[in-house]
Amino acid sequence: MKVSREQAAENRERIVNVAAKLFRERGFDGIGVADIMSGAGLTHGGFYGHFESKNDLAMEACTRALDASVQKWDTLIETGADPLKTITESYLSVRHRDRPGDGCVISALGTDVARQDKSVRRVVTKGLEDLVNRLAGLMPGSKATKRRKALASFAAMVGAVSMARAVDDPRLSDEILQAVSASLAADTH
Amino acid sequence: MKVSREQAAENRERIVNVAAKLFRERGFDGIGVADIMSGAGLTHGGFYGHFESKNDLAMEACTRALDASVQKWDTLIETGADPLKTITESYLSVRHRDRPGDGCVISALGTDVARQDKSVRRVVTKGLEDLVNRLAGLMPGSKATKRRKALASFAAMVGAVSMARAVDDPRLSDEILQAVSASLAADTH
DNA sequence: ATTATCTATAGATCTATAGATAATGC
DNA sequence: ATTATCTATAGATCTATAGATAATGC
Repeated sequence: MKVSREQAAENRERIVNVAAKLFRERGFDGIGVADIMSGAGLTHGGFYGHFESKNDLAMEACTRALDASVQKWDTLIETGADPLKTITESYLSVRHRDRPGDGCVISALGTDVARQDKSVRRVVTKGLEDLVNRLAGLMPGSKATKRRKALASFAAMVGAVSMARAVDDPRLSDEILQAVSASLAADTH
Repeated sequence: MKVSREQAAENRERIVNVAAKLFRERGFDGIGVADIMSGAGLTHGGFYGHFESKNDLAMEACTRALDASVQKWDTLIETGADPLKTITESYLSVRHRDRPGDGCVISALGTDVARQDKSVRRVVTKGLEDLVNRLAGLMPGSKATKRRKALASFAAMVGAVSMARAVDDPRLSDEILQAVSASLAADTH
């Protein structure tokens, strides 16, 4: 039953990745430890050899997912001709809306995070700051203006994707994404 | 043990009101039928005489909370000199952020709604349309512009309140509300 | 010998139901 | 007689733990 240290470390990585996806898809309370472990190809009893608690895993999973978002934005910033437009269009895309498990934690778990333990809220705050800082670097104006525009744009993006996922009407869902996309383009150019 | 029909109807109302508050405060999965009934001063066994399921109650509770938001906006529209400013400042207030149980369903349960049954998503979509229509009526421009600005502004408001509740840093939380408030004021005047 | 994982289970929840109780409303 | 509410519980699920197992790593 035992595996090598290297294999155990890989297993741990896989648990975090599976959790990061399933939490975003189903919410913190919508998925249990047993199903996460099963998703990683392990039995649930082994979970507590890797993590102290489900909350600990939630922290790690959010950290990993947010780091991935920051890294994605950094890649988009380096490669794109109009990085701000590239980021907002990627964030407000139908693809992002339809794949919450691979997307931004803030728009997938925003209202759930507010009810989580302080430890989870802390790592999410850190990730949010990182993303906003990337956005601010792309905004025009003074330092204060950059910051303000970045916060306002990110709020609109997060609200748009959350709402686009919540509504039952596909036409309205598309319309929300497009309205915010147009609004941000007008505001920052 | 039995009460009058009138009293039973009052009890039902109270269950919906308590649920509307507790769902917004703790999420759909964060509060059980027993605690909702206890909050209404009843035992949990009586619940199924009033509702078919917890999901049914979630529908009614969301409908009631969203109707209250629409009514509040209508009152603000009638009384204020600058209704658009009045609504956005009320929505983006510290008071609204700190009292999710009495506030807007979309910013309290946005990401949770996406994972609920179709019936709940339907009533939330209806409430969202009602609110957006009120906002659109206050926007400048053509009909299409009004609609687009209303959707974009509401997305920013929802994202701002959700994020302001999620973050762990009070200064950042205040800053988010103020940044979106300033952005909306600049955009619509 | 150590330890990563497994099986099995404790103990606490949660939704929903069954049947008893007692006050209403005919 | 009807019915709103209560007590009690079934059945499912969830987090966490205990102890067994078997492969690694000294």
